[in-house]
Amino acid sequence: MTICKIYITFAENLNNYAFMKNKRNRLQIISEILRSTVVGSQDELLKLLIDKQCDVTQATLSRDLKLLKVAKTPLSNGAYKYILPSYNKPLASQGAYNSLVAHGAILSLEFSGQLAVVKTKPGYASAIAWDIDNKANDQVLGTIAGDDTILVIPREGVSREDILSMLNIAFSEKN
Amino acid sequence: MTICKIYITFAENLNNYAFMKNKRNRLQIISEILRSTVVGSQDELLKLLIDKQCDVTQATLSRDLKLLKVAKTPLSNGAYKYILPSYNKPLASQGAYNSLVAHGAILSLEFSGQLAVVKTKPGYASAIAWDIDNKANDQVLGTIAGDDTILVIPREGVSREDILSMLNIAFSEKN
DNA sequence: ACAATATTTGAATAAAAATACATCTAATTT
DNA sequence: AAATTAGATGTATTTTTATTCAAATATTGT
Repeated sequence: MTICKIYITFAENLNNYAFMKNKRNRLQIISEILRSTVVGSQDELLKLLIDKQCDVTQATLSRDLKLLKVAKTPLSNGAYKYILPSYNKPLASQGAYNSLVAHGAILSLEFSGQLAVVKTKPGYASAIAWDIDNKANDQVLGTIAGDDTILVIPREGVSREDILSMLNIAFSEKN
Repeated sequence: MTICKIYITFAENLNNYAFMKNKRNRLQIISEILRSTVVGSQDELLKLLIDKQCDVTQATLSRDLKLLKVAKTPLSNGAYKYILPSYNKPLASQGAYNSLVAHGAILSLEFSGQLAVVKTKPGYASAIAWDIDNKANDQVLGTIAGDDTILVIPREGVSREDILSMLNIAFSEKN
């Protein structure tokens, strides 16, 4: 089995929110917002979504957040923040990661039992492994990188789909 | 990054909950419970605390959880769970690896299936892996070390506790 | 010890989030 | 295409969580 890098492309132009009406796109938008903004309540998020022509109710939002496994966590300043499971890291590393993927540095991803093996272009393994480590702490216990191969050890209970979506290779609504 | 290893020191007499009435001890008990139990609501936690002779109200609990920065996150099974922030994960140190752990070289140990993954400070992995290989031949089939991660493959029939006591690292459940 | 100050707490309440239920819409089957 | 089924959503409501306010408790300074 070889998994290729077809998917990644669609993450690009998420700007044109007006055309996005269905659930999947709404979830994408929510992810985007939560990744870039401190949101402390569903009502707050609701307003942000409506600003983006995305009309929903708090009920739907509650369901969406549950689907996305978004956690609500207290901040040091006394406020609260919703946190996405895999995007609670700085955007910087994420950007770096994305560009690596975009350039085809990741060649393939295969699973064996509970383990995943990522093949990269020669020399890229440690760099990408580092990114995976930092970005996917929730899903991944750890990585071991050679020169062009990374062994990814998922945490218990983390599905293959979780790993895939973590890598932005596929966006899955089912989890 | 500093991992906090405070807990175990006064984890001794956590049995005697009756004598613990003040805030600090309550927070400690809450941490303990959340580390070892799936708790989905404050009322649930409230009952667990009352079971332990720790009488509080939901209001106090809400404040405590905010103080501890405990996040509420959805689980795959549709339920919810309170999660302590990662730096609350206990990492204890005694015995052979004391110095390494004390110096923070070993950052964490977690299991996934039959495998164990040890995280170390960058560069330490091979050194520590070599030690494990040599000292734990009975329990361990082999190790694979990256730069800051060691994959430990236990022999068949070797329990997690065996590995833990081998490493003299106190058991720490993934929250 | 006493007063002054700050912290902790519970009761009541407000605010926020989750869900039951009905309805609508999209997909699938026949 | 009509019927059936599954999925998505809104409204209303319940459940859960955060906070206000006042009282109690602890802490500090004199």
